[in-house]
Amino acid sequence: MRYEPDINLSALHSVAEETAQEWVYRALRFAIMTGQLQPGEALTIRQIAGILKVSAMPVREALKRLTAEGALTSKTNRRIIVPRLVPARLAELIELRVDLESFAATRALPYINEALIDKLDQLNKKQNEAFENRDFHGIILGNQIFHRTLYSAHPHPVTLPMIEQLWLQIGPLHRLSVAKLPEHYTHDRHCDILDALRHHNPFGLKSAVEADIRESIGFLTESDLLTEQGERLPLPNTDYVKSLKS
Amino acid sequence: MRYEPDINLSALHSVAEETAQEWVYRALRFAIMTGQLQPGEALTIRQIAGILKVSAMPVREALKRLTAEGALTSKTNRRIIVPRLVPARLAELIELRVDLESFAATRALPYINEALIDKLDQLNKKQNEAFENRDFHGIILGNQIFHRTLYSAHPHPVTLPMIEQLWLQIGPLHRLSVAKLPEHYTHDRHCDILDALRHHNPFGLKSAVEADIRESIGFLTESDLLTEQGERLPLPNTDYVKSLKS
DNA sequence: AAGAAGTAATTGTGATCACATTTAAATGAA
DNA sequence: TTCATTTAAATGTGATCACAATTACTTCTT
Repeated sequence: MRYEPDINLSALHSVAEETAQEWVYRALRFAIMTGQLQPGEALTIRQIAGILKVSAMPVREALKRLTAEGALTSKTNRRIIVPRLVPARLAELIELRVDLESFAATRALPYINEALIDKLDQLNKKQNEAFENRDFHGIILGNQIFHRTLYSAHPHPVTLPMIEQLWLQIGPLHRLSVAKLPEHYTHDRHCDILDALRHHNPFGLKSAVEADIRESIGFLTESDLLTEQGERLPLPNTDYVKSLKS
Repeated sequence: MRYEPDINLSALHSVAEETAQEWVYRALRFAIMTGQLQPGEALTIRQIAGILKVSAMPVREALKRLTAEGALTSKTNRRIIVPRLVPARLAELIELRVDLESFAATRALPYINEALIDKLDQLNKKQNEAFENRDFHGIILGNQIFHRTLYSAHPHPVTLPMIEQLWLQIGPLHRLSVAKLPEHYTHDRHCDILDALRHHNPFGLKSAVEADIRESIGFLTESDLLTEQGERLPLPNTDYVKSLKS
């Protein structure tokens, strides 16, 4: 029998006034962001259409969009796969994240006020809870919300989408990084970021952001990237996600 | 009668083994890059399909891709237009270009050798010729090739596409900036870049790149951006383009 | 048992049609 | 002429079919 990958696209109910292709896009994007899709895995239009109970048309558009954003790769055979991150590419993605997110944080600093710091503090507490509960998706999403909230203090209509584009491209690795996270998570860099914000310290902010990024994925060794393309790791529980967007 | 915009999508013959949607994509991308499309102008699927003598399908995919790359904007009415650059957005695009291109240039510096400097020198001479001949497209394209060649000294599979994405988003303004260029073009910053490369001077390189970027578009005033949305400026001659890709 | 050759199924691309929504033109009254 | 209302045209989205290219499976040969 033909190999049938068990893609989990549960999650994310459709929203009113949303086109079908937008819904498919959100579902796939979320799956990639949270590391639910295996690197190297091929995504076919009809398969996804079947899972999501839509026709092929919206899936085509969604895949085209995700490919344009670098979240998926179009091979020369015209087949669309989840990209395999070779070590050099991961290294570049990390350097780019450091550069762009330092840029965004520095530009946001003048707009920081007490209320925002409180909000960030609260988000950080939530993420630490997720960490205690071994809630892998909660950790990933909480981290993203924290950074997005920080950078959004300054209106960033171009920069923020670009940063999220980088997150998206690293997404497939999250299954790995999160599994190894407990061994490396020694210091809460988000607290360092909050301290730097409180003291309006641009240099401290920059180095805290950089440390946070590097420690979250930088420890992935070359062998991780190579073996990761073999057998698939077990997926964390995703049921709670279904109640996200009602 | 209904208003019929005179979009010039001439150029860029189809290449063998290229799908129709790729060809449409290249044609539209080139038109945007070189400022042939008016900001605020609506692009309709059937209209472009008619001009390019293809069915609606490849155009749909190409527009979806360009929208995902930020080159076009999808309004809430689902209509796709060439984005209008409000001053704040242009300012952010410039800052991002400075940040990302400094990043790329700095990373490329260790890979610079004599042959590459010669090549860049040659490209710069070509561009100066284009400047003498008032060849607007030649200036724009020459400038892009110069920068792309420099950054490509270091393999940049992620950074370079991101930089080009920024160029694409600034594209619609080139009609303006090029028209005003002669008044502001005082110093050849590309020579400064070459000097910095020859002396392996990272700081000089960074500041030369920054100056080059700011001087090429930074002088556009707020009033330029506002009036630019009104009547359309005359287009430069585009005939020579047809012989680019045979 | 193992590899080569042939066959069947599946894939992305492109084309065309239907439809609800939006936009432009035409018509009306002041 | 000017503005509101009605009518007609055009638009993006989605669905379905056809087709050439690719992929997976089966069969045959050694």
